[in-house]
Amino acid sequence: MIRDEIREKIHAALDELGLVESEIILEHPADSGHGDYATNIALILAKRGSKNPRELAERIAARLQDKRGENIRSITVAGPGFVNFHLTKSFFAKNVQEILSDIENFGKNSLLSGKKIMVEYTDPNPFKVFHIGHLMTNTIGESLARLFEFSGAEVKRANYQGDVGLHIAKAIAAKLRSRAIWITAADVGASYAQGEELFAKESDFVQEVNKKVYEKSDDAVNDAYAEGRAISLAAFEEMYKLLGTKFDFYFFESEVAEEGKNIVLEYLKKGVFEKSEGAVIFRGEPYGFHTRVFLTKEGLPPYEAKDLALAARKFAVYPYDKSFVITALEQNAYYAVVRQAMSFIYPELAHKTVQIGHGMMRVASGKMSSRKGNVVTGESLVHDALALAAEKIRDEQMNVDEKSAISKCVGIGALKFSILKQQIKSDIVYDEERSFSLEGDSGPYLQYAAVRANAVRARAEEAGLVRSFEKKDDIHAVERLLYQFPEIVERAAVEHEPHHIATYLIELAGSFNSFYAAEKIIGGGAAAPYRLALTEATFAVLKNGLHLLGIGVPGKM
RNA sequence: GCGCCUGUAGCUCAGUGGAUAGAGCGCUUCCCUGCGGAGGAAGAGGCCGCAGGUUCGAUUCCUGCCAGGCGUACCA
Repeated sequence: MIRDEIREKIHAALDELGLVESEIILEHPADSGHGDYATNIALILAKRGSKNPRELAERIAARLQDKRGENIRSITVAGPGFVNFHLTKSFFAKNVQEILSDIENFGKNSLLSGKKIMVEYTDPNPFKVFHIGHLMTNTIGESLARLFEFSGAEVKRANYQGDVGLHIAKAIAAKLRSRAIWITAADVGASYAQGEELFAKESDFVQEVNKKVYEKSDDAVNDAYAEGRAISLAAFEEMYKLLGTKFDFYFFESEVAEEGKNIVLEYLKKGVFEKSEGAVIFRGEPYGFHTRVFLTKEGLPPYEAKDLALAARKFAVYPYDKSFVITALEQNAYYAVVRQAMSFIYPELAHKTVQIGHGMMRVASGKMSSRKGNVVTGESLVHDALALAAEKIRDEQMNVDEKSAISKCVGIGALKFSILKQQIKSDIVYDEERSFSLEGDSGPYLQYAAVRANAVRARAEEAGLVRSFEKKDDIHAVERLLYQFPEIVERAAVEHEPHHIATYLIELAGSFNSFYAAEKIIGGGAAAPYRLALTEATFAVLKNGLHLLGIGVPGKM
């Protein structure tokens, strides 16, 4: 990377000047007049040695002059003492060539090479609807998984689904009471909503069913269980397919419940847990957390106990170096306690486990309640997004299948982008009126720019225009962005923040659109062959970037 | 009460201790005889929640306060 090259040169210059080592920060100035890279190293060192920063910057810049090499055009001092680096035309042309020589790998890094990573995400619960929170977790988890892959890791995707627990007892209890017939996932979800009410009035009955589910002791309960589970899981599978996620491992609470209970009982004897008010608890207060129940007074294992067994089971099937668990922020405190307890049972696994919390998706029109009918389900949201995308297609000649495929790609793209364009920890306000944007900062905006670039490439081929890396024009903003892609990917992967990719792609697509509007590519005379190369490189980076967001590029739209 | 998170343009959000704080939506103007207008060019719109502190320099770091969200014992 050019960034590392510049950093090394600065290192060498500092050495020669006998200046103490300090972390060298290189940034891209907002104003390209200030160069392609700038460092504030003189300001920092001047502070430490109480020297004049501007003077120090001049000395460092002077030392750098003979180290410029072929990629750096000029090194100047500006402002309070910044050292600015301007890159050469040939650097940008070489970069375009590099992108096109290995399109699929452009943007990858080796930060995590050789590492085995498991990412658990989505985690919907059978018997409950797939709600917008699951959509959010899925979108974020998938993007993180891809970022880790781009960083060289071997990534396995895991989905942990709650097929036991009180929520199921609620749904089954309600079905038994109302003799509801279950055909679709919505039917099962409706029973769950009724079960919530039932639980408020007759919690004993629901608890009894809960015990039966756990013990598998009642035929009617067993039948309803099998039925509901199958319907829910099949519906979830449809959703994963639509969203473009393929899980390598499915874990179920039913598989880890017994084991979780045993672990807690074993470590109760060893003093990790203690008895309190009939339950088995872990006291988190000494570690700055709170106390949580690991076995209920009925002796049933709640989520806490199951998560302990889950960590071990995950490691048994895939000996990971890092295990990520993607959940909503509201589970941060919960997970902190589980991880603390885990550190006494499986210290090395606790060390390898990282929980990442994300914000919630809220509906602008009021608070959602799983009991009321005003829940926006994942399915309805996806459906709306697809319909919106379909409306926009104006091509009359397009057949139904093509139209459907495109609206899926674009609709899902709009949905995912609206989730990934901001920091994962902040909440998203979903406005049903305005729905998802298909214009401006949006997934379709990126897809459109990519489709357009690709259309130019196809046109050029017809016209017999052959690309070349001989640059005639001045340096364009597009080029100033293209070479930065690997740096952005690295940052997004390290910080676990896909929105860096999203922000970058918006900028890239914007500058390409400006370029496209201002310059003729085909028919651009002597400049045409390089402009074509630049267009192809832009398409490649947009495509790779969108891939990292879990968004596809349609053939046309 | 305590803990975690958040407060930037009318709205939704970017912003790595630095140079004139940026986008999109909405609003006001332009640009389809040119490779795809889901586009482009421009304009208006800011006590960066408030008050201190650290620093040559703070939207960014620290402290306090205000406002909102989430969590805080048998749900997940």
